[in-house]
Amino acid sequence: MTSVHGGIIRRSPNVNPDQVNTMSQIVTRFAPSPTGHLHIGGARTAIFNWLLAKNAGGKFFLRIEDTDRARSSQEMTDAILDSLSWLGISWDGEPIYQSERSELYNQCVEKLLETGHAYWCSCTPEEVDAMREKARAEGKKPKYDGSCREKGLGPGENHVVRFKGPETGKTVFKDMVKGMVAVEHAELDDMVIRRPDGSATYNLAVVVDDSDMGVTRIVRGEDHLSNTPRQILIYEALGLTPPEFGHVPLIHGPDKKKLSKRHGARSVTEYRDDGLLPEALFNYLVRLGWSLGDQEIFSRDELVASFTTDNLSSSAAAFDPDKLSWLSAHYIKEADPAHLAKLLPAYLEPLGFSGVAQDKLAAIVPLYQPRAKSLVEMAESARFFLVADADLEYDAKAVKKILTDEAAVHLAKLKELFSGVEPFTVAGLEEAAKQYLDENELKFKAIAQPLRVAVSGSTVSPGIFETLEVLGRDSVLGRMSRALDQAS
RNA sequence: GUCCCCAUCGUCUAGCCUGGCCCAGGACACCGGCCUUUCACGCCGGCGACGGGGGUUCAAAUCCCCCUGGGGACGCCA
Repeated sequence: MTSVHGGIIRRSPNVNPDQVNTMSQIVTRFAPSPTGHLHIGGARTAIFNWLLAKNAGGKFFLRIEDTDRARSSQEMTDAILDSLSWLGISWDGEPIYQSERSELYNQCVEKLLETGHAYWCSCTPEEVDAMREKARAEGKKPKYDGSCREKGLGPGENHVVRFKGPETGKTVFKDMVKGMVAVEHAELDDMVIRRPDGSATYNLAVVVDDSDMGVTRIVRGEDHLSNTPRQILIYEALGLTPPEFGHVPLIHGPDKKKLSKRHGARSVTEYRDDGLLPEALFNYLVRLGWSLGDQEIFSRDELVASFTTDNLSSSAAAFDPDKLSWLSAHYIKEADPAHLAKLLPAYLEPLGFSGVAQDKLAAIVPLYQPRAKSLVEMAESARFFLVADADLEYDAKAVKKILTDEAAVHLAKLKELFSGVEPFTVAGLEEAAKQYLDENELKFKAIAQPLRVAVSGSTVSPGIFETLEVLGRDSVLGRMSRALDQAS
Protein backbone atom coordinates (compact mmCIF):
# COMPACT_ATOMS: atom_id res chain seq x y z
CA MET A 1 0.00 0.00 0.00
CA THR A 2 2.87 2.33 -0.56
CA SER A 3 2.90 4.62 -3.50
CA VAL A 4 5.86 6.58 -4.68
CA HIS A 5 5.69 9.50 -7.04
CA GLY A 6 7.61 12.36 -8.40
CA GLY A 7 10.59 10.61 -9.87
CA ILE A 8 11.89 11.84 -13.17
CA ILE A 9 11.35 8.53 -14.85
CA ARG A 10 7.82 8.27 -15.92
CA ARG A 11 8.14 6.95 -19.43
CA SER A 12 6.91 3.57 -20.32
CA PRO A 13 9.16 1.71 -22.72
CA ASN A 14 6.69 1.29 -25.56
CA VAL A 15 5.56 4.78 -26.39
CA ASN A 16 6.51 6.26 -29.71
CA PRO A 17 8.94 9.18 -29.92
CA ASP A 18 6.28 11.73 -30.80
CA GLN A 19 4.34 10.85 -27.77
CA VAL A 20 7.39 11.05 -25.56
CA ASN A 21 7.84 14.53 -26.81
CA THR A 22 4.38 15.72 -25.95
CA MET A 23 4.53 13.93 -22.67
CA SER A 24 7.78 15.53 -21.67
CA GLN A 25 6.41 19.01 -22.29
CA ILE A 26 6.51 20.92 -19.04
CA VAL A 27 3.21 22.45 -18.03
CA THR A 28 2.82 24.63 -14.95
CA ARG A 29 0.01 26.74 -13.63
CA PHE A 30 -0.93 29.40 -11.16
CA ALA A 31 -4.32 29.02 -9.53
CA PRO A 32 -5.37 32.06 -7.55
CA SER A 33 -8.64 32.38 -5.74
CA PRO A 34 -10.25 35.71 -6.61
CA THR A 35 -11.24 36.55 -3.08
CA GLY A 36 -8.63 39.26 -2.70
CA HIS A 37 -5.81 41.04 -4.43
CA LEU A 38 -2.66 39.33 -5.59
CA HIS A 39 -0.35 39.43 -2.61
CA ILE A 40 3.37 38.99 -2.72
CA GLY A 41 3.22 35.36 -1.63
CA GLY A 42 0.93 34.54 -4.52
CA ALA A 43 2.96 36.69 -6.85
CA ARG A 44 6.08 34.76 -5.95
CA THR A 45 4.33 31.46 -6.55
CA ALA A 46 3.15 32.72 -9.92
CA ILE A 47 6.68 33.83 -10.78
CA PHE A 48 8.19 30.50 -9.83
CA ASN A 49 5.73 28.58 -11.96
CA TRP A 50 6.09 30.96 -14.86
CA LEU A 51 9.86 30.73 -14.71
CA LEU A 52 9.73 26.98 -14.50
CA ALA A 53 7.64 26.81 -17.65
CA LYS A 54 9.74 29.35 -19.53
CA ASN A 55 12.96 27.66 -18.54
CA ALA A 56 11.73 24.40 -20.00
CA GLY A 57 10.08 25.95 -23.02
CA GLY A 58 6.78 24.70 -21.68
CA LYS A 59 3.35 26.11 -20.99
CA PHE A 60 2.10 28.26 -18.15
CA PHE A 61 -1.64 28.31 -17.50
CA LEU A 62 -3.91 30.28 -15.26
CA ARG A 63 -6.83 28.84 -13.40
CA ILE A 64 -9.23 30.92 -11.39
CA GLU A 65 -10.44 29.04 -8.34
CA ASP A 66 -13.74 30.77 -7.97
CA THR A 67 -15.90 27.95 -6.65
CA ASP A 68 -16.64 30.00 -3.58
CA ARG A 69 -19.17 32.17 -5.39
CA ALA A 70 -19.95 34.28 -2.38
CA ARG A 71 -16.41 35.51 -1.88
CA SER A 72 -15.21 35.56 -5.47
CA SER A 73 -15.67 38.42 -7.85
CA GLN A 74 -14.85 39.32 -11.41
CA GLU A 75 -13.30 42.58 -10.21
CA MET A 76 -10.81 40.65 -8.14
CA THR A 77 -10.06 38.34 -11.02
CA ASP A 78 -9.35 41.33 -13.22
CA ALA A 79 -7.19 42.92 -10.56
CA ILE A 80 -5.14 39.74 -10.24
CA LEU A 81 -4.67 39.47 -14.00
CA ASP A 82 -3.63 43.12 -14.03
CA SER A 83 -1.04 42.56 -11.36
CA LEU A 84 0.38 39.58 -13.20
CA SER A 85 0.60 41.55 -16.40
CA TRP A 86 2.30 44.40 -14.60
CA LEU A 87 4.90 41.96 -13.35
CA GLY A 88 5.46 40.87 -16.91
CA ILE A 89 3.90 37.47 -16.48
CA SER A 90 1.93 36.26 -19.44
CA TRP A 91 -0.06 33.07 -19.62
CA ASP A 92 -0.89 30.63 -22.34
CA GLY A 93 -4.43 30.53 -23.63
CA GLU A 94 -7.38 31.85 -21.68
CA PRO A 95 -7.69 31.52 -17.93
CA ILE A 96 -9.81 28.60 -16.84
CA TYR A 97 -12.63 29.24 -14.42
CA GLN A 98 -13.48 26.49 -12.00
CA SER A 99 -16.98 27.78 -11.67
CA GLU A 100 -17.64 26.61 -15.22
CA ARG A 101 -16.47 23.07 -14.80
CA SER A 102 -18.79 21.43 -12.31
CA GLU A 103 -19.90 18.90 -14.89
CA LEU A 104 -16.39 17.57 -15.23
CA TYR A 105 -16.00 17.32 -11.48
CA ASN A 106 -19.23 15.43 -11.15
CA GLN A 107 -18.22 12.94 -13.80
CA CYS A 108 -15.12 12.19 -11.78
CA VAL A 109 -17.07 11.86 -8.57
CA GLU A 110 -19.35 9.39 -10.34
CA LYS A 111 -16.38 7.42 -11.52
CA LEU A 112 -14.96 7.30 -8.02
CA LEU A 113 -18.32 6.10 -6.73
CA GLU A 114 -18.51 3.42 -9.39
CA THR A 115 -15.05 2.11 -8.74
CA GLY A 116 -15.54 1.98 -5.00
CA HIS A 117 -13.18 4.82 -4.25
CA ALA A 118 -15.92 6.96 -2.80
CA TYR A 119 -19.13 6.57 -0.85
CA TRP A 120 -22.20 8.48 0.21
CA CYS A 121 -22.29 9.79 3.73
CA SER A 122 -25.26 11.00 5.73
CA CYS A 123 -23.40 12.39 8.71
CA THR A 124 -24.27 15.97 9.51
CA PRO A 125 -21.60 18.62 9.96
CA GLU A 126 -22.49 18.68 13.65
CA GLU A 127 -21.92 14.98 13.99
CA VAL A 128 -18.57 15.27 12.26
CA ASP A 129 -17.59 18.13 14.51
CA ALA A 130 -18.36 15.97 17.50
CA MET A 131 -16.15 13.19 16.15
CA ARG A 132 -13.32 15.61 15.72
CA GLU A 133 -13.79 17.05 19.17
CA LYS A 134 -13.71 13.61 20.65
CA ALA A 135 -10.52 12.68 18.85
CA ARG A 136 -8.89 15.90 19.89
CA ALA A 137 -9.86 15.32 23.48
CA GLU A 138 -8.22 11.91 23.30
CA GLY A 139 -5.02 13.52 22.09
CA LYS A 140 -5.49 12.15 18.61
CA LYS A 141 -5.70 13.81 15.29
CA PRO A 142 -9.20 15.21 14.66
CA LYS A 143 -10.77 13.08 11.96
CA TYR A 144 -14.02 11.98 10.49
CA ASP A 145 -14.41 8.46 11.83
CA GLY A 146 -15.67 6.78 8.68
CA SER A 147 -19.05 5.73 10.04
CA CYS A 148 -20.69 5.65 6.63
CA ARG A 149 -17.78 3.94 4.90
CA GLU A 150 -19.44 0.56 4.69
CA LYS A 151 -23.08 1.55 4.92
CA GLY A 152 -23.66 1.45 1.20
CA LEU A 153 -25.81 4.57 1.24
CA GLY A 154 -27.06 6.23 -1.88
CA PRO A 155 -27.81 9.84 -2.73
CA GLY A 156 -30.18 11.60 -0.40
CA GLU A 157 -31.09 14.79 1.33
CA ASN A 158 -27.93 16.41 2.67
CA HIS A 159 -25.77 13.48 1.72
CA VAL A 160 -22.21 14.20 0.73
CA VAL A 161 -19.76 12.02 -1.14
CA ARG A 162 -16.58 11.13 0.64
CA PHE A 163 -13.37 9.79 -0.79
CA LYS A 164 -12.65 6.31 0.46
CA GLY A 165 -9.02 6.40 1.35
CA PRO A 166 -6.78 3.51 2.31
CA GLU A 167 -6.57 2.87 6.03
CA THR A 168 -3.10 1.44 6.16
CA GLY A 169 0.19 2.12 4.49
CA LYS A 170 1.50 5.49 3.55
CA THR A 171 1.95 7.82 0.66
CA VAL A 172 5.47 8.85 -0.14
CA PHE A 173 6.38 11.42 -2.73
CA LYS A 174 9.42 13.31 -3.81
CA ASP A 175 8.83 16.98 -3.36
CA MET A 176 10.86 19.24 -5.63
CA VAL A 177 11.93 21.38 -2.73
CA LYS A 178 11.45 19.27 0.37
CA GLY A 179 12.72 15.96 -0.88
CA MET A 180 11.01 12.79 0.27
CA VAL A 181 7.85 13.39 2.24
CA ALA A 182 5.87 10.59 3.83
CA VAL A 183 2.44 10.58 5.41
CA GLU A 184 0.72 7.60 7.03
CA HIS A 185 -2.72 6.92 5.61
CA ALA A 186 -3.94 6.50 9.16
CA GLU A 187 -3.40 10.23 9.53
CA LEU A 188 -5.84 11.02 6.78
CA ASP A 189 -9.59 10.91 7.00
CA ASP A 190 -12.15 10.44 4.29
CA MET A 191 -12.57 13.89 2.87
CA VAL A 192 -15.75 15.24 1.38
CA ILE A 193 -15.38 15.56 -2.37
CA ARG A 194 -18.93 16.56 -3.20
CA ARG A 195 -21.25 18.73 -1.19
CA PRO A 196 -24.98 18.20 -0.78
CA ASP A 197 -25.61 20.85 -3.43
CA GLY A 198 -23.59 18.85 -5.91
CA SER A 199 -20.56 21.12 -5.97
CA ALA A 200 -17.06 19.71 -5.79
CA THR A 201 -14.64 20.52 -3.01
CA TYR A 202 -11.17 21.88 -3.44
CA ASN A 203 -9.06 18.73 -3.40
CA LEU A 204 -11.20 17.00 -5.98
CA ALA A 205 -11.43 20.00 -8.28
CA VAL A 206 -7.70 20.66 -8.13
CA VAL A 207 -6.83 17.14 -9.10
CA VAL A 208 -9.36 16.99 -11.89
CA ASP A 209 -8.31 20.33 -13.29
CA ASP A 210 -4.57 19.86 -13.06
CA SER A 211 -4.89 16.53 -14.74
CA ASP A 212 -7.25 17.84 -17.40
CA MET A 213 -4.97 20.78 -18.09
CA GLY A 214 -1.99 18.49 -18.45
CA VAL A 215 -0.10 20.12 -15.60
CA THR A 216 3.18 18.35 -14.95
CA ARG A 217 4.72 20.49 -12.23
CA ILE A 218 3.18 22.42 -9.42
CA VAL A 219 5.00 24.86 -7.22
CA ARG A 220 2.82 26.17 -4.43
CA GLY A 221 2.95 27.34 -0.85
CA GLU A 222 3.88 25.04 1.95
CA ASP A 223 0.39 25.40 3.35
CA HIS A 224 -0.62 22.90 0.68
CA LEU A 225 1.89 20.29 1.71
CA SER A 226 -0.56 18.37 3.83
CA ASN A 227 -3.10 18.33 1.01
CA THR A 228 -0.67 16.64 -1.30
CA PRO A 229 -1.00 13.04 -0.09
CA ARG A 230 -4.76 13.37 -0.30
CA GLN A 231 -4.52 14.64 -3.83
CA ILE A 232 -2.11 11.92 -4.85
CA LEU A 233 -4.57 9.36 -3.56
CA ILE A 234 -7.29 10.88 -5.74
CA TYR A 235 -5.01 10.79 -8.77
CA GLU A 236 -4.40 7.12 -8.16
CA ALA A 237 -8.04 6.30 -7.61
CA LEU A 238 -8.83 8.01 -10.89
CA GLY A 239 -6.06 6.10 -12.62
CA LEU A 240 -4.10 9.27 -13.30
CA THR A 241 -0.45 10.15 -12.97
CA PRO A 242 0.23 12.85 -10.41
CA PRO A 243 2.42 15.79 -11.39
CA GLU A 244 5.57 16.69 -9.52
CA PHE A 245 5.03 18.91 -6.54
CA GLY A 246 7.24 21.54 -5.02
CA HIS A 247 6.26 23.26 -1.80
CA VAL A 248 7.93 26.56 -1.06
CA PRO A 249 7.96 27.85 2.50
CA LEU A 250 5.67 30.72 3.29
CA ILE A 251 7.09 34.21 3.44
CA HIS A 252 7.47 35.67 6.92
CA GLY A 253 7.41 39.25 8.08
CA PRO A 254 10.64 41.05 9.01
CA ASP A 255 10.02 39.98 12.60
CA LYS A 256 9.95 36.34 11.54
CA LYS A 257 6.31 36.22 12.45
CA LYS A 258 3.45 35.80 10.09
CA LEU A 259 3.33 38.22 7.26
CA SER A 260 0.88 40.93 8.19
CA LYS A 261 -0.58 43.89 6.40
CA ARG A 262 1.81 46.13 8.24
CA HIS A 263 4.93 44.74 6.71
CA GLY A 264 4.68 43.22 3.34
CA ALA A 265 1.52 41.18 3.09
CA ARG A 266 0.46 43.87 0.76
CA SER A 267 -0.82 43.51 -2.71
CA VAL A 268 1.25 43.88 -5.83
CA THR A 269 -0.89 46.87 -6.67
CA GLU A 270 0.21 48.65 -3.55
CA TYR A 271 3.86 48.22 -4.45
CA ARG A 272 3.15 49.67 -7.84
CA ASP A 273 1.43 52.61 -6.18
CA ASP A 274 4.50 53.03 -4.00
CA GLY A 275 6.45 53.66 -7.17
CA LEU A 276 8.36 50.41 -7.47
CA LEU A 277 9.37 49.18 -10.87
CA PRO A 278 8.00 45.72 -11.65
CA GLU A 279 11.53 44.55 -12.41
CA ALA A 280 12.50 45.31 -8.83
CA LEU A 281 9.62 43.44 -7.24
CA PHE A 282 10.13 40.54 -9.60
CA ASN A 283 13.84 40.32 -8.86
CA TYR A 284 13.25 40.65 -5.13
CA LEU A 285 10.57 37.99 -4.99
CA VAL A 286 12.61 35.51 -6.98
CA ARG A 287 15.61 35.94 -4.73
CA LEU A 288 13.41 35.42 -1.70
CA GLY A 289 13.68 31.68 -1.47
CA TRP A 290 15.75 31.03 -4.54
CA SER A 291 19.37 31.72 -5.27
CA LEU A 292 22.11 31.15 -7.76
CA GLY A 293 25.44 31.45 -6.03
CA ASP A 294 26.15 35.00 -4.95
CA GLN A 295 24.21 36.74 -7.67
CA GLU A 296 21.69 39.34 -6.54
CA ILE A 297 20.66 41.10 -9.71
CA PHE A 298 19.03 39.10 -12.46
CA SER A 299 17.61 40.14 -15.76
CA ARG A 300 14.49 38.35 -16.81
CA ASP A 301 16.38 36.49 -19.50
CA GLU A 302 18.97 35.31 -17.04
CA LEU A 303 16.22 34.09 -14.79
CA VAL A 304 14.47 32.23 -17.55
CA ALA A 305 17.75 30.67 -18.56
CA SER A 306 18.83 29.60 -15.10
CA PHE A 307 15.76 29.05 -12.98
CA THR A 308 15.34 25.52 -11.81
CA THR A 309 13.69 24.04 -8.84
CA ASP A 310 17.03 22.78 -7.50
CA ASN A 311 17.97 26.11 -6.02
CA LEU A 312 14.74 26.73 -4.18
CA SER A 313 15.25 27.11 -0.47
CA SER A 314 13.48 24.75 1.89
CA SER A 315 13.48 27.10 4.85
CA ALA A 316 11.22 30.09 5.34
CA ALA A 317 12.34 33.57 4.39
CA ALA A 318 11.50 36.88 5.98
CA PHE A 319 10.37 39.78 3.89
CA ASP A 320 12.88 42.63 4.00
CA PRO A 321 11.53 45.98 2.81
CA ASP A 322 15.02 47.50 2.90
CA LYS A 323 16.41 45.09 0.40
CA LEU A 324 13.43 45.54 -1.85
CA SER A 325 14.01 49.26 -1.66
CA TRP A 326 17.65 48.79 -2.61
CA LEU A 327 16.61 46.81 -5.68
CA SER A 328 14.08 49.44 -6.56
CA ALA A 329 16.79 52.10 -6.47
CA HIS A 330 18.98 49.89 -8.58
CA TYR A 331 16.41 49.39 -11.31
CA ILE A 332 15.60 53.08 -11.35
CA LYS A 333 19.28 53.84 -11.94
CA GLU A 334 19.42 51.35 -14.76
CA ALA A 335 16.19 52.30 -16.44
CA ASP A 336 15.86 54.20 -19.68
CA PRO A 337 15.03 57.82 -18.73
CA ALA A 338 12.41 58.07 -21.43
CA HIS A 339 10.67 55.03 -20.02
CA LEU A 340 10.63 56.50 -16.52
CA ALA A 341 9.37 59.77 -17.94
CA LYS A 342 6.39 57.89 -19.26
CA LEU A 343 5.65 56.33 -15.90
CA LEU A 344 6.12 59.49 -13.88
CA PRO A 345 2.89 61.34 -14.71
CA ALA A 346 0.87 58.75 -12.81
CA TYR A 347 2.81 59.69 -9.69
CA LEU A 348 2.79 63.41 -10.42
CA GLU A 349 -0.95 63.55 -10.79
CA PRO A 350 -1.74 63.10 -7.09
CA LEU A 351 0.70 65.92 -6.40
CA GLY A 352 -1.29 68.23 -8.57
CA PHE A 353 0.82 68.18 -11.69
CA SER A 354 -0.81 66.98 -14.82
CA GLY A 355 0.00 67.36 -18.45
CA VAL A 356 3.68 67.98 -17.92
CA ALA A 357 5.52 67.76 -21.24
CA GLN A 358 7.35 64.51 -21.80
CA ASP A 359 10.58 66.14 -22.88
CA LYS A 360 10.64 68.16 -19.72
CA LEU A 361 10.21 65.04 -17.64
CA ALA A 362 12.81 63.25 -19.70
CA ALA A 363 15.25 66.01 -18.82
CA ILE A 364 14.44 65.88 -15.10
CA VAL A 365 14.48 62.13 -14.69
CA PRO A 366 18.23 61.56 -15.17
CA LEU A 367 18.95 63.97 -12.34
CA TYR A 368 17.01 61.80 -9.96
CA GLN A 369 17.89 58.34 -11.20
CA PRO A 370 20.91 58.10 -8.93
CA ARG A 371 19.00 59.35 -5.91
CA ALA A 372 15.42 58.12 -6.01
CA LYS A 373 14.39 54.87 -4.39
CA SER A 374 10.96 54.92 -5.99
CA LEU A 375 8.94 56.83 -8.52
CA VAL A 376 6.93 58.36 -5.73
CA GLU A 377 10.10 59.71 -4.24
CA MET A 378 11.22 60.93 -7.63
CA ALA A 379 7.95 62.75 -8.23
CA GLU A 380 8.06 64.41 -4.86
CA SER A 381 11.66 65.54 -5.21
CA ALA A 382 11.02 66.90 -8.67
CA ARG A 383 8.24 69.20 -7.54
CA PHE A 384 10.30 72.37 -7.60
CA PHE A 385 11.11 71.81 -11.25
CA LEU A 386 7.45 71.80 -12.09
CA VAL A 387 5.88 74.59 -10.09
CA ALA A 388 5.49 78.01 -11.65
CA ASP A 389 8.28 80.34 -10.62
CA ALA A 390 5.84 82.53 -8.77
CA ASP A 391 4.52 79.57 -6.80
CA LEU A 392 7.86 78.24 -5.64
CA GLU A 393 7.88 78.07 -1.88
CA TYR A 394 11.01 79.00 -0.02
CA ASP A 395 11.93 77.09 3.08
CA ALA A 396 12.21 79.71 5.80
CA LYS A 397 15.07 78.02 7.58
CA ALA A 398 17.04 77.64 4.38
CA VAL A 399 16.49 81.25 3.44
CA LYS A 400 17.61 82.46 6.84
CA LYS A 401 20.69 80.30 6.91
CA ILE A 402 21.86 80.46 3.31
CA LEU A 403 20.55 83.66 1.74
CA THR A 404 22.75 85.98 3.75
CA ASP A 405 23.65 89.50 2.73
CA GLU A 406 26.88 88.22 1.32
CA ALA A 407 25.10 85.55 -0.64
CA ALA A 408 22.75 88.14 -2.03
CA VAL A 409 25.68 90.08 -3.41
CA HIS A 410 26.90 86.99 -5.25
CA LEU A 411 23.46 86.09 -6.46
CA ALA A 412 22.94 89.53 -7.90
CA LYS A 413 26.18 89.32 -9.86
CA LEU A 414 25.56 85.77 -10.92
CA LYS A 415 22.12 86.68 -12.11
CA GLU A 416 23.61 89.26 -14.40
CA LEU A 417 26.20 86.82 -15.67
CA PHE A 418 23.68 84.06 -16.27
CA SER A 419 21.47 86.29 -18.31
CA GLY A 420 24.20 86.35 -20.88
CA VAL A 421 25.40 82.77 -20.74
CA GLU A 422 25.19 81.08 -24.09
CA PRO A 423 24.40 78.26 -24.40
CA PHE A 424 22.53 77.86 -21.13
CA THR A 425 24.03 74.46 -20.36
CA VAL A 426 26.00 72.79 -17.60
CA ALA A 427 29.25 73.58 -19.40
CA GLY A 428 28.35 77.18 -20.14
CA LEU A 429 27.08 77.84 -16.62
CA GLU A 430 30.04 76.16 -15.01
CA GLU A 431 32.36 78.28 -17.10
CA ALA A 432 30.59 81.50 -16.13
CA ALA A 433 30.56 80.58 -12.46
CA LYS A 434 34.21 79.64 -12.53
CA GLN A 435 35.13 82.94 -14.00
CA TYR A 436 33.23 84.82 -11.35
CA LEU A 437 34.81 82.72 -8.62
CA ASP A 438 38.33 83.24 -9.97
CA GLU A 439 37.95 86.96 -10.36
CA ASN A 440 36.77 87.35 -6.80
CA GLU A 441 38.99 84.67 -5.31
CA LEU A 442 36.04 82.76 -4.00
CA LYS A 443 35.49 79.11 -3.32
CA PHE A 444 32.68 77.30 -5.02
CA LYS A 445 31.06 76.78 -1.65
CA ALA A 446 30.31 80.49 -1.51
CA ILE A 447 27.74 80.24 -4.27
CA ALA A 448 26.56 76.62 -4.44
CA GLN A 449 24.04 76.67 -1.62
CA PRO A 450 22.80 80.20 -2.28
CA LEU A 451 22.09 79.25 -5.86
CA ARG A 452 20.44 76.05 -4.79
CA VAL A 453 18.14 77.75 -2.34
CA ALA A 454 17.40 80.47 -4.86
CA VAL A 455 16.15 78.14 -7.56
CA SER A 456 14.82 75.18 -5.59
CA GLY A 457 13.61 76.82 -2.42
CA SER A 458 15.51 74.34 -0.28
CA THR A 459 19.01 73.15 0.53
CA VAL A 460 18.58 69.89 -1.32
CA SER A 461 18.64 69.35 -5.05
CA PRO A 462 20.55 67.50 -7.74
CA GLY A 463 23.85 68.97 -8.95
CA ILE A 464 23.40 72.70 -9.14
CA PHE A 465 24.45 73.22 -12.77
CA GLU A 466 22.34 70.33 -13.99
CA THR A 467 19.48 71.82 -12.05
CA LEU A 468 19.99 75.23 -13.61
CA GLU A 469 20.19 73.86 -17.10
CA VAL A 470 17.01 71.84 -16.78
CA LEU A 471 15.17 74.74 -15.19
CA GLY A 472 16.13 76.98 -18.11
CA ARG A 473 17.21 80.55 -18.20
CA ASP A 474 13.86 82.21 -17.65
CA SER A 475 13.04 80.24 -14.55
CA VAL A 476 16.52 80.57 -13.14
CA LEU A 477 16.58 84.34 -13.54
CA GLY A 478 13.03 84.69 -12.27
CA ARG A 479 13.71 82.59 -9.22
CA MET A 480 16.93 84.41 -8.50
CA SER A 481 15.02 87.65 -8.46
CA ARG A 482 12.56 86.22 -6.02
CA ALA A 483 15.39 84.95 -3.86
CA LEU A 484 16.96 88.38 -3.81
CA ASP A 485 13.66 89.82 -2.64
CA GLN A 486 13.51 87.28 0.15
CA ALA A 487 17.05 87.98 1.20
CA SER A 488 16.62 91.67 1.71
C1' G B 1 -3.09 18.00 21.14
C1' U B 2 -1.72 15.02 16.59
C1' C B 3 0.85 14.90 12.00
C1' C B 4 4.07 17.23 8.39
C1' C B 5 7.99 20.68 7.23
C1' C B 6 12.16 23.74 8.61
C1' A B 7 16.86 25.48 11.43
C1' U B 8 24.34 29.43 8.70
C1' C B 9 25.53 36.94 10.34
C1' G B 10 19.63 41.43 12.44
C1' U B 11 17.64 40.01 7.19
C1' C B 12 18.20 37.35 2.12
C1' U B 13 21.63 33.64 1.20
C1' A B 14 26.50 30.54 -0.67
C1' G B 15 28.62 26.24 1.29
C1' C B 16 25.60 20.77 3.16
C1' C B 17 23.71 15.84 -1.39
C1' U B 18 29.65 14.10 -3.24
C1' G B 19 32.91 15.46 5.11
C1' G B 20 39.06 18.37 4.89
C1' C B 21 40.02 24.11 0.02
C1' C B 22 35.29 27.33 5.70
C1' C B 23 38.69 29.75 12.72
C1' A B 24 32.43 30.04 6.98
C1' G B 25 31.85 33.67 1.25
C1' G B 26 28.37 37.40 -1.02
C1' A B 27 24.19 40.93 -0.60
C1' C B 28 20.71 44.31 2.29
C1' A B 29 20.81 47.03 6.76
C1' C B 30 24.11 49.25 10.33
C1' C B 31 28.97 51.78 11.71
C1' G B 32 33.55 54.36 10.03
C1' G B 33 36.36 56.66 6.05
C1' C B 34 37.10 58.60 1.01
C1' C B 35 34.83 61.49 -2.92
C1' U B 36 32.04 66.17 -2.80
C1' U B 37 28.36 71.46 -4.43
C1' U B 38 23.55 70.09 -0.75
C1' C B 39 21.05 65.29 -0.82
C1' A B 40 22.08 61.03 -2.91
C1' C B 41 25.30 57.76 -6.02
C1' G B 42 29.98 55.52 -6.00
C1' C B 43 34.45 53.51 -3.73
C1' C B 44 37.19 51.50 0.61
C1' G B 45 37.01 49.38 5.45
C1' G B 46 34.40 47.43 9.86
C1' C B 47 30.70 44.87 12.92
C1' G B 48 28.26 40.28 12.48
C1' A B 49 26.25 33.46 12.01
C1' C B 50 27.01 27.36 11.59
C1' G B 51 20.36 26.90 17.95
C1' G B 52 21.92 23.06 22.05
C1' G B 53 23.58 18.12 23.27
C1' G B 54 25.23 13.49 21.91
C1' G B 55 27.40 10.33 18.38
C1' U B 56 30.22 8.54 13.50
C1' U B 57 35.25 10.03 11.70
C1' C B 58 42.13 11.22 11.65
C1' A B 59 38.69 15.37 10.37
C1' A B 60 31.65 17.85 10.62
C1' A B 61 28.42 23.91 9.02
C1' U B 62 28.46 19.46 6.10
C1' C B 63 26.53 12.40 7.95
C1' C B 64 23.21 10.04 12.18
C1' C B 65 20.17 10.57 16.78
C1' C B 66 17.84 13.44 20.64
C1' C B 67 16.33 18.18 22.48
C1' U B 68 14.87 23.05 21.74
C1' G B 69 12.86 26.67 18.70
C1' G B 70 9.92 28.28 14.42
C1' G B 71 6.24 27.44 10.65
C1' G B 72 2.20 24.78 8.43
C1' A B 73 -1.94 21.41 8.36
C1' C B 74 -5.76 19.07 10.81
C1' G B 75 -13.00 22.28 7.12
C1' C B 76 -19.30 20.23 3.47
C1' C B 77 -12.40 27.30 2.58
C1' A B 78 -9.23 27.54 -1.22
